[in-house]
Amino acid sequence: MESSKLEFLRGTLDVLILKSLVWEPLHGYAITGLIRRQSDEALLLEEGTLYPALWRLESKGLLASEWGLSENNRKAKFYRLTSKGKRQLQLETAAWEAYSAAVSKVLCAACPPKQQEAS
Amino acid sequence: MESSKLEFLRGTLDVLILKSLVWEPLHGYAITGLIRRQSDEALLLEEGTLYPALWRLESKGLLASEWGLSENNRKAKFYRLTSKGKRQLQLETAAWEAYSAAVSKVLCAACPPKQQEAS
DNA sequence: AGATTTCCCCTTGCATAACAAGGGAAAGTA
DNA sequence: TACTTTCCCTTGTTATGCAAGGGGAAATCT
Repeated sequence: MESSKLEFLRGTLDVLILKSLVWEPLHGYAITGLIRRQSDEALLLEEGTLYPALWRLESKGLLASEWGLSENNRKAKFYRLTSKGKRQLQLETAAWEAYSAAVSKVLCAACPPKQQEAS
Repeated sequence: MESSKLEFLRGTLDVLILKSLVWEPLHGYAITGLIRRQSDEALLLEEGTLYPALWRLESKGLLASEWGLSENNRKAKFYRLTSKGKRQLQLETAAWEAYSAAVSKVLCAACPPKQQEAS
């Protein structure tokens, strides 16, 4: 289980988790698997990262949890999006897109600065 | 000077700074202005964020600095990319693109999970 | 039966780093 | 004189991702 050393995760973890729950409630273990698969093995969440984040999101009222049984008949805690969480998902998705576009503008900037002030 | 409340900055600050120096040496104040302009006012670096980052990058050997005079004849510390910094810029740019693509895959995923294992 | 793996939950402590909020100084401008 | 702009920096706070642990129950393998 080699780690990917992606330090970018900060700031995007929450929106990834919220998105993973947009279809149906999932337990923590399933969330990591879904995100891993949907990202083509690029995003590998550590459990020490995931569970505190779930707790955090629940304490903010964005998630709600309930104990149940997994597909394998194991005891598991299922998380679902609250309506507040759905709203937050939309906000954060938009924020990510804006931020990502802004970074791309800077990283793809080709010409020298030539700071010309239109007056 | 309303702040933009973009919490995503974590992890991308370094590559943004490195990129801003790819054309010519700049002093700190000019770096914030360049990034702000190139991102269409989306990325507003706080000075308390910038200067520690510059120090950090210099201590890693990615930047080198030299005192000089700004366009306005003020004393200013100019930073330039070292060759190690140029290499790091390429690595981090590629890492950003990979990470950004991975996040987009997850956030844009449209279909329910339907985890079908090809065996 | 015993051993191993997989599935699932969680906690503690650490390090990093972005930010708020300060302080300072020199040059221009009104 | 007072104010703004340009430039530099530091300290303290807070958030959070991660490494590194621990635990337990069910399935599978030998």
